[in-house]
Amino acid sequence: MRSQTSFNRIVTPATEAILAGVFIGNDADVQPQFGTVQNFAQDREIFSEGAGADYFYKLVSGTVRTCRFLADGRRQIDAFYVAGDIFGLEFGTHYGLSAEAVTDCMVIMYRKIKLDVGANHDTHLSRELLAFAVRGMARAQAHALLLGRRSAMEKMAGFLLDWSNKSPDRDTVSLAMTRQDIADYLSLTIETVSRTLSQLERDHVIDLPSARQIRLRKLDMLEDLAA
Amino acid sequence: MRSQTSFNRIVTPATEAILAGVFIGNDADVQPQFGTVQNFAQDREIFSEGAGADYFYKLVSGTVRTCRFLADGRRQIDAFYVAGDIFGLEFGTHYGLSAEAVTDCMVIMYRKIKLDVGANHDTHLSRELLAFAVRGMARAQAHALLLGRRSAMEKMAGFLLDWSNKSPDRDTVSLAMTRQDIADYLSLTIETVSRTLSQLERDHVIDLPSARQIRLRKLDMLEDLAA
DNA sequence: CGGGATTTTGATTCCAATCAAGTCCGGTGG
DNA sequence: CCACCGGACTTGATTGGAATCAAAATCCCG
Repeated sequence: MRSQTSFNRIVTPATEAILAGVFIGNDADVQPQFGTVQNFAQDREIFSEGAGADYFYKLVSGTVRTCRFLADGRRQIDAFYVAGDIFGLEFGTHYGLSAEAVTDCMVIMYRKIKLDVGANHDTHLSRELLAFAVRGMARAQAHALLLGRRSAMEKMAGFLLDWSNKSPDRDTVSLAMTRQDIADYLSLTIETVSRTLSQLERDHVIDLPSARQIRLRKLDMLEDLAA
Repeated sequence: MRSQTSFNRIVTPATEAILAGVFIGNDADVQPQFGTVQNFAQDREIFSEGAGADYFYKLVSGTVRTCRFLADGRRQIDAFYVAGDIFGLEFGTHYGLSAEAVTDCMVIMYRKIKLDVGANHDTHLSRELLAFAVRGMARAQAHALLLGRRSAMEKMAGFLLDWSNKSPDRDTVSLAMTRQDIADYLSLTIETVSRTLSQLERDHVIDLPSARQIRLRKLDMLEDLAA
């Protein structure tokens, strides 16, 4: 469990107690040592860019996106999170991005501790935090590389392979998000996303039994396309 | 010192000893407790993608880029580092990117310790590491946002503002890197970088006394352009 | 000075965005 | 059960911004 490489479980039950409980005062309506369960309907905002980052979240079920909105309405999606992932753990005082429910979802909300205090007292905790930050850095770096100097086809192929790796079945990908979400993650338009997927289907690299269900027929060819 | 937000000094002299010395065996030709000073000429490779990540580096003087090369020769620059910055500290066993000297530069090279051992024994060290990872995550995330859904002008304005913030004088930026480096960082071509700068000069937003020396005449206008 | 690399400028092309219809699908109500 | 509605998705035509191709100007550095 401890050694797997996905975001899942980087905060173990033991650590959850430390993160959420040890340095917290009294709070009438929460159980600080376990966090608070909350549900969000599709497209509801979980927290918003610029708000005070007093809590972080662990996703129990569903899918979440973190994003930023530019002045003219353009939206950029920084990351998608799935069950088991931690998100919203800021090291500053305010959220740098908004978080929204891609699907109906359930989260556990934890009050944030003072990091410097915590880090002084518990090395296990600081290792969890370090693991979180390191994985976050790797993820953001990979995203930057996916966005830079890459054609629509290369971005799309990379995106499909990412989800393929997260999927229990390497060659079946179920997308929780809309074409618009994919477009905003890859910095493309919905039309280009759609055209690129259609092209892949014409080339027999994938099947599209339904819009959100994708069968990867030729993983090796996708790898080549991802450059 | 401890509270400043730049990358500088995140590894203090005291920590350098811990990072480099404490868990290291004997090594004839280095002074492990202080690291090894090395010089690299312009465009020399410091380490290469895929190589074993046994060392990390602190930049004493000059500028360094970390980058990746795609199969067809395209280059993507992930980050630039300046004096005081730490780079090449991988949490895996191999480097994920190459590092090259943008200018002649001097670095201190430290043998990497086993992180899990170190983290168990020294909370000060783990805080330094955490700070490094957190800043790295913020940097990579900002880069992804700079690359996504942004015009050439917006990217360029954002780039200039980044360097303006690092500069002692907010409205004078000295670029150590070539147009090609800028292009590979912003995912543009040298021609587009050049044209965009010329456009900014025509609009009296900047002056270009020389190619590498940029005077920012209207910071507020640059902020607007960065969107 | 001179010469090569770097940068700028110009002409053209091309990929993805935009504009504009359709089509499909899932849910709802008759 | 099926017709219909509305949102999501696909496809087509055209435009536009950055890439590419090409050449000139400039800057260094010996």
